[in-house]
Amino acid sequence: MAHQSGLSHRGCVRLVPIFNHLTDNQMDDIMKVVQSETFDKGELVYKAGDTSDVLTIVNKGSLRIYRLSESGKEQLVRMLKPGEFTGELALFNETVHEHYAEAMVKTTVCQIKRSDLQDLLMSYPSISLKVLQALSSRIDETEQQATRFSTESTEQRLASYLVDLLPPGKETDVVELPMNQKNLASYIGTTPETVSRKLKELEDMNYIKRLSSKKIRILDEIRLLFLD
Amino acid sequence: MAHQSGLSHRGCVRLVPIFNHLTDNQMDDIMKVVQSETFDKGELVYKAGDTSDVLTIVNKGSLRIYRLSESGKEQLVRMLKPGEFTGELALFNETVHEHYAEAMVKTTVCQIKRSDLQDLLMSYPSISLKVLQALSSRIDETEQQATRFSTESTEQRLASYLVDLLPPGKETDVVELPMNQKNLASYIGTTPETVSRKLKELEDMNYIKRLSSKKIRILDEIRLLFLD
DNA sequence: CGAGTGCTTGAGCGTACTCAACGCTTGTGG
DNA sequence: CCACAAGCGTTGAGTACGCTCAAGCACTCG
Repeated sequence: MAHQSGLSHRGCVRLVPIFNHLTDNQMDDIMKVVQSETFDKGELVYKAGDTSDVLTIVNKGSLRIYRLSESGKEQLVRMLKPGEFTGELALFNETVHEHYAEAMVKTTVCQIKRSDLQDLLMSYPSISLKVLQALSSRIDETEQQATRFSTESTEQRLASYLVDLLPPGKETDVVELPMNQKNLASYIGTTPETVSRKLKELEDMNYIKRLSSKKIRILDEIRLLFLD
Repeated sequence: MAHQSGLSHRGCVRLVPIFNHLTDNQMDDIMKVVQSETFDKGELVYKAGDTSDVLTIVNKGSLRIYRLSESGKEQLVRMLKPGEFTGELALFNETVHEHYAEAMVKTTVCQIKRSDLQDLLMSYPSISLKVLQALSSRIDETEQQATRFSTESTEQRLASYLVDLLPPGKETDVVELPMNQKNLASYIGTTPETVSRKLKELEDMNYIKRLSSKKIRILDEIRLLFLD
């Protein structure tokens, strides 16, 4: 089972965008209410129906967040890397959430309880602004995702996903898939078979070049965004 | 064009969930920075690429928020009724947004400028908490929408949508479609033809009964949620 | 009354899913 | 060291869901 520790992971909290602007004194306040915990691969940090009321920040490792639809099929919502957080729905919504969070590898997280976080937000309004920014970015991404589901072909969604993996600076045209094809299929709303077939098609059309199972070179970013 | 007015629409702001807990004195501060504006049917309150940096609250009428995908197809994101707001992406995100907001009928809105709102949030942290709550609910809804797109059939999405229209209290089993079938199709990610056909199928199976073009009686809520 | 809009119904077709088998890699135990 | 199982990715065949295009019908409004 998950191993709990009272250690203060100052470094962990420091690298979270919503806290990185604070002074040392303010950080001290926060570290008082942070709990660190470690989960083994495959363990669930929380699951649908939990009354979990903590904000969970990934320190080391990665979490896989997914939902189940009414009919029981799962969809990967996102993968969390160090510095990213989850649990805001349980924090601000009284309703039962439908999220599952599973450790992909051995993962260490920092957690802050609902009541403690609300105290922090009331004391330091600037944190709220940071959280608001993070949440509105998430809305934007999620809406874009929904729009792609509803208006784009599977092939186009896969192509757009690959382009999104390119870093903004464009120092390279090689992307690395952060998950296997089963999870990728779940994320873009298709099946592993179709992912395999479409990757092959994109390669046949010389839009991409597969370097290894996870590494892909983007050959024609523009045409990937506007497949015909 | 839009008609601008300096009138204080206290009632408008009062009914917004994020402000309804404030004292009269606090409300006075807010009313100082609120601008009222009216748009005729079909006018755009803002469009993709705008540097608009205002929070827009619907006072009277309704707004249709939609996005365009990379390939140019539009998807209805949501309809705004009085008391609901939009523009948070432009407020907290520096990036260009891809939203369009169109008045469905003659519509009056209240607007607050980015800088003014940020001052308010810093002065009254409790408002931030309300906004955080509203945004996290929106994330939940949008994620659910995305999950349905990626895992459910068109028929199931339509059925789930109808059930969602039922009020929580369940005092009635008659729902009223808040939009025409063209917009409904755009919202659930299909075509008007398919909406028409699927509604007919659901009626043939005795899951629903169409009372008029917009009014529908839900006959079997459970089976609508779990179509086979 | 005609024009415009929204909804319905039909026919044909293509995309992507399901089911199934096979190859490849990796890790485990005999 | 090899055998085998397990997981992942690939490929094939068949099918069906939902889209496109097109025409017809109902209702509203000027």
